[in-house]
Amino acid sequence: MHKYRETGLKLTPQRLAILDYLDGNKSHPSAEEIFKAVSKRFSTMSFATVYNTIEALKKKGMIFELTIDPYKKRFDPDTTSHHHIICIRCGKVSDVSENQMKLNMPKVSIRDFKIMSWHIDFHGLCRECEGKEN
Amino acid sequence: MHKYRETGLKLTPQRLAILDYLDGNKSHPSAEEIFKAVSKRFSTMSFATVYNTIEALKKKGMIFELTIDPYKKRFDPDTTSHHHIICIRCGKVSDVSENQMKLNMPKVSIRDFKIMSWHIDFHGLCRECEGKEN
DNA sequence: TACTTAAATTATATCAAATATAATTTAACA
DNA sequence: TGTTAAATTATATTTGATATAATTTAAGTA
Repeated sequence: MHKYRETGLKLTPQRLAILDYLDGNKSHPSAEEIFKAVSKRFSTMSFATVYNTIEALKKKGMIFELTIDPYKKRFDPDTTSHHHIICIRCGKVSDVSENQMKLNMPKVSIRDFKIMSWHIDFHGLCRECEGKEN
Repeated sequence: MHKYRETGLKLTPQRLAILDYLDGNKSHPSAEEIFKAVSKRFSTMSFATVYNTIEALKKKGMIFELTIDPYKKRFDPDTTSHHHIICIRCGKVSDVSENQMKLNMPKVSIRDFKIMSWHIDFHGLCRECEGKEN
């Protein structure tokens, strides 16, 4: 949490609550999920505060915005290199670490593009959904 | 285009215009871009028709919905296996074919997930944007 | 060729996610 | 303790996407 101190951002109780919620969080929450969680502590909590804080953290490189979900943005406080798998039935997003994959950094050379990062989306069925009918 | 005939969908002039716009299209257009293009021919064209047709084509597996752009959905009529690179400055999306990459199908085994497909998003700078200042 | 009908189109309304505005409050620092 | 830039808040607005219901039409059938 004290890495937040070094960012130059103001340490408001609301932001600390958001940081606390995000710290170690593996659920890839949307803005609404963050809002709901933090609203429990701050009844006056505003959506704008969530978006402001997300924006500030994004600029500082402390969270990543995920585009894996077509319905809404999701956020990931784990900024180490990893990938994601989303269940095509329930939408749950889980992490895929690079050492779970027998895969080298793809040696890609693409005309006219300077590659800076890459991310794999896996799609499939989680155990719960695979068990279910239909 | 005649593969469309086999889908059982009604061949309306509006749909044919959308199909014609999408055929061979490598620009990964959004619904709005499709709407704008087709509106030139059909002044009464409705957004709902674009979304209806997109939905019908998605169900038939004739286009893919891309989640690479955080602002909106984009659509890709190229349903062969390939990946994408998006310019972090201008947002342009280009194709990355698998034989441009020295990469095997990742041998991934993920606890509790049955993997059905995967897609790589590359992020970087296109030539035009790399040249520019800032 | 005309008739019938399910499907598609359209204008419009609505929804949901995200962002903008402006007044008020507050953390951080002198 | 006072000052101020930054953050919070309620609210309004924007944007992308979807839903509704009346109208039109493609496509099969008589």
